[in-house]
Amino acid sequence: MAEPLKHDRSDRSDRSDPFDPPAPRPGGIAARARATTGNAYLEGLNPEQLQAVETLDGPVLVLAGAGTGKTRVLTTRVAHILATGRAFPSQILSVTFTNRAAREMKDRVAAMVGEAVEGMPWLGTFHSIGAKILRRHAELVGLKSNFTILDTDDQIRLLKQILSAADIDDKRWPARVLAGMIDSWKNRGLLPDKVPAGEAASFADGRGAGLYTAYQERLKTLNAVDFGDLLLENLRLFGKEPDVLAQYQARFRYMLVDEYQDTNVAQYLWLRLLAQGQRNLCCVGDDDQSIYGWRGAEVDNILRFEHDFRGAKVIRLERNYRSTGHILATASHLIAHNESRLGKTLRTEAEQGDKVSVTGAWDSEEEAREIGDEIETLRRQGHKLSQIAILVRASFQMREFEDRFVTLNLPYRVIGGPRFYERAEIRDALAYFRCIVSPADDLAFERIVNLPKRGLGESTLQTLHDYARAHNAPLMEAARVLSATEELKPKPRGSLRDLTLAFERWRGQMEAMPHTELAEIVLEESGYTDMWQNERSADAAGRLENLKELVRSMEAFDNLPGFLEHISLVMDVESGAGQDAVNVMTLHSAKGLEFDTVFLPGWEEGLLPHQRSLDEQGRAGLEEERRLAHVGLTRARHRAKLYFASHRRIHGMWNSTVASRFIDELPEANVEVTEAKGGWGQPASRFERAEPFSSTYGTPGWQRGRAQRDENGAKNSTKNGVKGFADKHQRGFKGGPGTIDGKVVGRTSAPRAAFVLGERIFHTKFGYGEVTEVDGNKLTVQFDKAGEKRVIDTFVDRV
DNA sequence: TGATGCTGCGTTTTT
DNA sequence: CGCAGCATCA
Repeated sequence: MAEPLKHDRSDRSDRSDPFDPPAPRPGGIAARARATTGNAYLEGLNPEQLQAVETLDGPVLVLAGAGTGKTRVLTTRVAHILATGRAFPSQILSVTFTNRAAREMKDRVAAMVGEAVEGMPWLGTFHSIGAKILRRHAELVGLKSNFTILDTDDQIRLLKQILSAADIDDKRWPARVLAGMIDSWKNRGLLPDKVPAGEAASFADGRGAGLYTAYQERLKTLNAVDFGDLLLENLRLFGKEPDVLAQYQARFRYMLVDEYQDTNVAQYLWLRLLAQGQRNLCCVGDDDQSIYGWRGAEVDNILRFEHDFRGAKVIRLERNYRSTGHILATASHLIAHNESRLGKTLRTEAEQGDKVSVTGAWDSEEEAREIGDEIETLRRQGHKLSQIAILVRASFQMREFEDRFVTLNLPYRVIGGPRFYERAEIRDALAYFRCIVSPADDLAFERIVNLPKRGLGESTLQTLHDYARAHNAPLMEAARVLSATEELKPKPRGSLRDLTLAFERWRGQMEAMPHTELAEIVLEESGYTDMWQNERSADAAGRLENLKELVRSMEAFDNLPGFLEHISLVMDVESGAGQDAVNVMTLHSAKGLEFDTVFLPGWEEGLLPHQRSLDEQGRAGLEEERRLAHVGLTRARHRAKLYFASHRRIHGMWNSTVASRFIDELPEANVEVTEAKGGWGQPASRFERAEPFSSTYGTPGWQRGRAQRDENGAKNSTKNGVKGFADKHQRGFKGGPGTIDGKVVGRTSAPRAAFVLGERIFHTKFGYGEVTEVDGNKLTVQFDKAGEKRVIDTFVDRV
């Protein structure tokens, strides 16, 4: 994944924005810090930060708002512990969620205390540390220390096998759904026997828990774990082996946790067990940035910290060093609408800067055009594109921007797309390597046994499975034995023999040659690279390139097993030459990043807040969406620009949309409502600059929109779903050529007479045309100018 | 065994 | 609308 971005308040000296003065550094305090301790690394910390660094004994919760220097606190705290000799590097447990965060922390600690971090073996992600502990004690939980870590793909394939073995219709009860349930159980620290009866019953007529059990058993036979197990098995280990637990409790004199608001129950339990030893647990987080509730994060963990860890000290970091005044005030005012929060008041000493802008566009295309234009202007003024980001709620929004940027010839990069390791060719190659390192890795074997095609089909594989089951042997072994018998037809038999011999040969070469060389040989001799070379599809070349990249990335490791361990936990490869390009990503992937200019399109009801969140999570969902909006705003250093469109194409059809309620929740004093320059002429009267809010929100269109929104919101009605999106009362909003500004075309709720074929109509976006097909409320229209389009009948008028 | 057609679905994503 | 995943057919 490309990762040219800076986080938090990392080095600011290379900031590119020529118009911005350097951000203020907290001054004065440094002197005090020096006087107190004489430690250079404490210089420049503000009093709260200093307190967070120096409060070493007992549980500490650092509530660190966006841009308040939390990473700095965390790294300085480590440096402080080391510098004051309170612990050796190997006695500090420091956990993060992502590899990116772990890497950053490692780098920054290293920069502060020199190379001592080489010796910080317990700095890493929850999963990598869980894996490390588990490998040391694997036998105690029924594994061997070289267990394989399955990813989601393997997990699903395994569950499919289990479902079919249990004779359950994969159609009615999809494996991915079961995988999701098992994940959520594991997230909550639930072993199969602890799963609440109701939940277990909700899958396959009550067989959910049984399937979970079967899955766990199968994992043990395969000597494999999934991601959830890395923690769950730790919990099981600590539960049944108090000695082992005590050993780690004694070891970890200091524990640090980043992004505590994202921890799930299993992680919480894990931390709590380990912290019971020394009780020196420091959790850093921000409840206002909790945006992963849907994947098991428990905001409660942070909300209840003081209760769970008695005597905990809570320190608030509220001085923001990132954003200008208007941006910070806007974000704070918005998030203040949430009820479930600990409450912080962010402040800054930075200048007010530009107001946050809110721009209404006619439709999502105009929105993209407008943003494209503004970016070009910024570029002309000398701003770096890499300091500009477009943050969207859902990835389908990205497409319009990509289209636009391609026509403008504006370099952009999409962050967080399909990831390197998820590509089929990478997973195939890894499966080959896994088969070499772990001959018993059945999942890997199955993946590549007939790839490239070797004439080994369903029936051959079935024979292998039968033998394997009967002799309790891995598939590889079954293949070796059976290829020496008359059991199989000559052709598959020959292929299998060749394959097993090849694997034995490669395994033999493992010691003799560098693993990168072996990797190349394997991909070559197996016919795998040939397979892609012979394929003349458009992306074959890219896949071959990816394979080379994979081999190249192996150079950083000592051997094949080491590489595989890394890849199963990290699975991302540094790439992206870091050229100057606009960053396009989702709000979720923007967490932890910052940019000079942030564009936030799509602030519409149903999209942000997302309808689905509202339907499924009610008020909690709304609050999480609001936090998402807050995260978006707080990514901006100097310019935050919000947009909403009145029409958006969703699933190929144009829907009328209403501005997000979050726009109503912004403080007038810090926001400026502007008008899109595009040609569709939002009537100026509605977007008066002088009195933006009164005039904007006073129009009939707005009021109806709001009325309808309230109606929908009050009930959290599921039935409305995306239909709430298609606002039939928005007709006064249209502003295409030939309409009268601001004129409201009244409409009753009575169904209108159906359109008939051949009828002439007018559409606010596409102009005049003729109906060629009617399908309920959907019309196919041959437009005079725009060609054939499918539209909704409420957007067209008879002429 | 491979290609083609149909159905269903459509938010966010790490490890 | 566009795609992914599956089923069916040649």
